[in-house]
Amino acid sequence: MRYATSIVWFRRDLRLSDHVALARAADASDRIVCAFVLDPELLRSARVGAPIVSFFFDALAELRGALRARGSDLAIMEGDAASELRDLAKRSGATALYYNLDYEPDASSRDVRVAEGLSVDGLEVHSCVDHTYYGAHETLKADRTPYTVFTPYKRRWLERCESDPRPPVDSVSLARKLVGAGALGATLDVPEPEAYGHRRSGNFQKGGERRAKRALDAFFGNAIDTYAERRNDPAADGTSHLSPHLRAGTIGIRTCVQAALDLSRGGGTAAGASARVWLGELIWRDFFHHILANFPHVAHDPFVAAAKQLRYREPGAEWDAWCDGRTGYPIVDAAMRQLNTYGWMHNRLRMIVASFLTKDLLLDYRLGERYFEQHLADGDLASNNGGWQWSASTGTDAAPYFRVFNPILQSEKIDPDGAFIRRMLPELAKLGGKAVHAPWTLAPLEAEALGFRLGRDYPEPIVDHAAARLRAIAFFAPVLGAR
DNA sequence: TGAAATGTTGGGGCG
DNA sequence: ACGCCCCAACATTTC
Repeated sequence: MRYATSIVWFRRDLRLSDHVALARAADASDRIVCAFVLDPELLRSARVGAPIVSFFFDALAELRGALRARGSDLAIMEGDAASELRDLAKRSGATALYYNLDYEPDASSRDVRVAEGLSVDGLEVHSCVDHTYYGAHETLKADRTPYTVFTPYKRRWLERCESDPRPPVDSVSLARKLVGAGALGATLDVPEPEAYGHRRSGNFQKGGERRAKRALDAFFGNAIDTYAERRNDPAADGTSHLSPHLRAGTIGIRTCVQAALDLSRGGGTAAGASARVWLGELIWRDFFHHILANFPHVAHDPFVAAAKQLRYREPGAEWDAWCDGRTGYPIVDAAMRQLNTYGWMHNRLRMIVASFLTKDLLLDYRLGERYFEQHLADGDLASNNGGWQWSASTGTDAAPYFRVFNPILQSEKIDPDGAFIRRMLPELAKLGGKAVHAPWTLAPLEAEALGFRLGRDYPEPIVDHAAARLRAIAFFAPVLGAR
């Protein structure tokens, strides 16, 4: 099938390189119209926050700039996607629409409405697998049902990668088919986050395709050598910082996977081992998208049906303390301070604060999930929900309910000299030795010498972990125990 | 990608 | 030399 003009509808794929819908549209069409539709309802909803919106608008602005540099433009509209795209199709004479699949339930139902609306007008609609390496319905067990356990899923994924690799697609050179800027009609400016009630901060990671490429190059040029051994050290922070880029689509997953595969074939080197560990994280991402697409109920309910019976405690002062980083457990508070300040949190710390919320405080994991969506630049429904349900022991292949992180031991393990805690919590900077992990253990004489008083300079712990652990096990056992 | 409780082993101090 | 005890170190079980 050939089309004179096709629309490429950008969503969470704000880039020109390694863009499947763009490459396929260009193959089949003489001219390409690039479009984006702002959804004010989503932008004002509790499902996003300032870090994500800022990052996304950075990326949108750069995408527009890149298209303008090629003599074209991005048609930015606002409102209902179905009607806006129908209007654009009429204006531009397009007879086909291309977009990349989005597995979030709200997005899929919107896309169905868009496809129905456009087909009434005679347009052909093509959806492409792009956001994940393999489509969420492509990796199935021998009996054609979806995997629900990560390890066999990963094995199958890696096997498939040998026979059916998906190298990055060439979408940039085909971009010369882009229509001239004049052909698009009216288009909006890229908004500021403030237009939707979000305040931008200089501490947030900035979006855009060039920054994504630089982040990938920096990671593979340096941190990857020690990633396997240092990835759990929040002070060193040897992680890739690509997650917000993968979330907004300022880098393609195939580009990332190929970089990891190329290096992992480097045999027994430290970098090769690191590349394989990092690839495992990308496979976790595919896995959680696969879970969301095949079991969409996880978006609002536990994966494990029995867990619906859990009666979580009501959020109150302890919930507020968790959000603000005032729990009295330094590693938890330092992590939350990092999240609230930078719109990002080290992955290892996410597990610690999630265990604390769901096990020590017995609060609903969905509260934490929502908070992360609002405060993380990479808050992505599939991965975020997967991570929370893993921690809360309600998910597929989740941590067993009796696995309760000890925030002090975790702190001593991942931040042995307290460098991260001291950086994020200056009020504890002067505490020496092990007390930085547990300020209430500081000897009274020493505390006095330092001028440090618990309850004044730093909160007392809001729960006793040993007691909270026993309470958590008793809470979960009747529902999730021996089934 | 947990932590605590309980069990086992073996080296060394000591009478 | 021997048996006993202590306990660190490691392994296994349990939540």
